[in-house]
Amino acid sequence: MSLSYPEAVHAVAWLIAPGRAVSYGDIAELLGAGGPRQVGAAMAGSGAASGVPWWRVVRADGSLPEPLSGEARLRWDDEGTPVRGGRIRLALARWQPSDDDFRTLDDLAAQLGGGPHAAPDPKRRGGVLG
DNA sequence: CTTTTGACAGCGT
DNA sequence: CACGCTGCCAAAA
Repeated sequence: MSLSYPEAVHAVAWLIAPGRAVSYGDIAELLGAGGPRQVGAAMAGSGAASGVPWWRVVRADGSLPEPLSGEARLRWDDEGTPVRGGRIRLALARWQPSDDDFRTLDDLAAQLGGGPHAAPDPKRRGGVLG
């Protein structure tokens, strides 16, 4: 069973420790697939569902869109996340995956179209050997 | 197949 | 430090 991109992104969000945060781009990089936009799109899908800690996934500058910034501040304050001027100080709050977390991240990446059964890529845009 | 859109990122002003 | 513009990636129309 291959994991959908949004599911993988949500899974990563769950790994982030309270009081910490990562940028959209970071997740894309850790996941080794897609980009910031895809992560954002995935998060938008999760929304209030599943109780995904969306406030721990912010922009590269440590901020969030208007509609979310309000509630996000409450969460950050509650978790003691380093905040300044309404945005997280990623320099201090950047989540650092443990060795164990890396295993999970690796697994998630593997399940993204690279699993044992390797689902047929719908588009295969120039891989290592286009 | 081209155009538009989106919880983005980087860089110059 | 706040804005504005351009670049990227994938999905939807």
